[in-house]
Amino acid sequence: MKNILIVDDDAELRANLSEILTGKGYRTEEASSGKEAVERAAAQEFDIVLLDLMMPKMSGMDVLSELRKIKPKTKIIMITAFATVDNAVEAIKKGASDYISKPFKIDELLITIRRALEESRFEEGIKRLDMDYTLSSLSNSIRRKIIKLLSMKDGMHLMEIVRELAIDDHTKVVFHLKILKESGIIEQDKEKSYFLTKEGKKTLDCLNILESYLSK
Amino acid sequence: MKNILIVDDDAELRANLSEILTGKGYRTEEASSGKEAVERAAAQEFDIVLLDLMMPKMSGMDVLSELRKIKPKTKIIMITAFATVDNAVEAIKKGASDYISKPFKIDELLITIRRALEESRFEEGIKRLDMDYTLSSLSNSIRRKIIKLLSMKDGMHLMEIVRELAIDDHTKVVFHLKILKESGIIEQDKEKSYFLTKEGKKTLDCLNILESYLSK
DNA sequence: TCTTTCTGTGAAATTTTCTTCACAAGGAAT
DNA sequence: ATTCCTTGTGAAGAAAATTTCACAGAAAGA
Repeated sequence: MKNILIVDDDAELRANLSEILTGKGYRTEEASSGKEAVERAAAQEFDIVLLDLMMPKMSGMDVLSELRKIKPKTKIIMITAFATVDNAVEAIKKGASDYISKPFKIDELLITIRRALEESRFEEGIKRLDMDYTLSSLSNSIRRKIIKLLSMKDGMHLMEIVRELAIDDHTKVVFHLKILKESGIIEQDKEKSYFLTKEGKKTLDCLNILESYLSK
Repeated sequence: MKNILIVDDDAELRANLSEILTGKGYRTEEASSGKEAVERAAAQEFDIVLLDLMMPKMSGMDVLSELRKIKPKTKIIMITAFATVDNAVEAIKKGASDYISKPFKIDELLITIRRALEESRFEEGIKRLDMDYTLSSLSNSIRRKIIKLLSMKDGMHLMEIVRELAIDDHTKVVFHLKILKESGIIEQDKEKSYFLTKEGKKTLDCLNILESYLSK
């Protein structure tokens, strides 16, 4: 049973949505203001928050920021009567999962909700293990350099990498390549050249995210 | 001197933009198709790519994905004649820096470009050092747990943390707290309670990003 | 063929990280 | 005052990560 918080100042719309979603097997709660939404979300776990952008006092955008801060795992779907590209852009940048505009077909909303839940299902479960592998690979700067190198030039040979890194002892590089291979970040083909696996590319993305994020 | 790649199938628009931007002190290049854009971007570093969404053959959205993959640092501004919220949402989700719609005022574009450059200036320079600290802090799972704990409950005392983590030797926790303190992720107030610094909150965000990212 | 380069292994040495333990000052509670 | 809990410090040891070195087979070039 998934918990959905409906945030809108229009009581009728809340009631409608609530009824429909309850009928579809979701558990719903309502909040009529941004402040109330934040309080409820802080007190209780929601899987999804349906958030109206236009509300008196605390704007939906502020609520979005606040919710993201206190509950980063909760998926937020922005809803608005006056959809503008700018608002949509801002909302997604701030971490909303999706953005739909009134009037919406109920099917459209249901699909959007399912999609968001799918996302969180993934994020939730499966692999907390990967985390350890990935982070311990990333914790070494030589390995980070190797990943970057391979992202720029797929299929490098050992000595190419060694020279590029300007490390004199090639076995040192072999050591790190082995670790990267064991964590599934890189692979080798028959010609012995190294390249990033799918996992490796994800890892690279992570690195980039981290870098850009840390310097903001 | 900043390099801008203008990607649009409309030659006249390209020429116009190019002239204006050159006049403003940017160096520009043009590409008339998605394919050409990707090739050029692969061959040369651009700071900004102005990318038309609607193009024959390879759609702007595909080009966006491709560019993000090969040049994650390049900022991409999507431009489109038929702005829709959906497109904007998709573009930003896929990593575009911004999204503007034709017809746009040239000032608007210039501001958008400056904003994007500002972003990359930040991401570029400043701190590659933080990276090492942060990643080595994150590489240990006890420390990750501490960060998560503190994110849920600011201002915990030593023994609170110790009990929450179910670790019997408190000095072990002290050890990790010290490391976190030294890397500037946490601090203590006069009452000895620990809390996340601003840096620490960023680090937490990183962790969340990584987690959600790794399980996709 | 002979030499050189590339790709690696395995063991030992070193460094770094983490854990454990002995101890102690300060405050609160009895 | 005595006892208990909290918050540490510092040294020592254990474990893990990294580096260095000696060596070797396979492939490539001369």
